[in-house]
Amino acid sequence: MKQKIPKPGAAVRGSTTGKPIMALLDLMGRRWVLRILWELRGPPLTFRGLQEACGGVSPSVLNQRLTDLRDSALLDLADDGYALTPLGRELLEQFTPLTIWAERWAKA
Amino acid sequence: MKQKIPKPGAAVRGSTTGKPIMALLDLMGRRWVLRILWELRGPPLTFRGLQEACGGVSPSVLNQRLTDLRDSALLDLADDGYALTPLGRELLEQFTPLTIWAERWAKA
DNA sequence: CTCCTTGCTATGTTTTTCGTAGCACCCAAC
DNA sequence: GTTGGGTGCTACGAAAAACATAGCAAGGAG
Repeated sequence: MKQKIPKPGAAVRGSTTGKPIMALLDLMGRRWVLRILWELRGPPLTFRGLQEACGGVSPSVLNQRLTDLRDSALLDLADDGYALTPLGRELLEQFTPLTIWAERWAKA
Repeated sequence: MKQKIPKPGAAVRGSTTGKPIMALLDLMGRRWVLRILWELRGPPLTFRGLQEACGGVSPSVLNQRLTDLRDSALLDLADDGYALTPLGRELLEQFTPLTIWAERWAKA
């Protein structure tokens, strides 16, 4: 595991400024991160449930991403499965209008 | 180049539904895509200008991503450089609140 | 005990990304 | 006309990330 988890205040891939937005763009530019957040918009999911929701993503990558996201305080593992933290849910809400936008995009 | 460009209505990585949002999540989950959109929030940038703005990303990947984004009608190359299309600008606007969110995230 | 589900790890392979070098084109200066 | 600068972009080998598959360890139910 050579990949570092991007944190606001630290240098990330392609930026040494430490600006939070850069850390965020780095984190979200990793495969499955956006999708995972998206799939957790509803009720909590188990590891395998999440894996299935993401179309059978390999467990190694899934686990890596879950680690990333847990370290970033965006999700947590509770008794009933993985779920977004309040912070994570806030982030997801920023994306909700994307569904509507994507529909418009589909027409173009 | 074995990578397919995700299009709404077609199957993408991890989803066969053809739902636009899935194509969007696939596209944006690729390295540098979010960053490129972000760096083009201001005036148009040349290929090399964009490359520099992204912290020296390698030209091969940059070009691949530019192809992806042009095929997706999110940006275009004009006389004064690469710039977002109206559609791309719309998408970027969905992300603008992210800066504020990222600041809050940095504190947590 | 057996059976099933849980989260997750280990392994080897394939795909993506990377870094460097350099091509082809255009234009202005000399 | 050739040198020097810019442009967009490609080629190639090396490194890193993502992949598929198998399986482990723990817990709960019957």
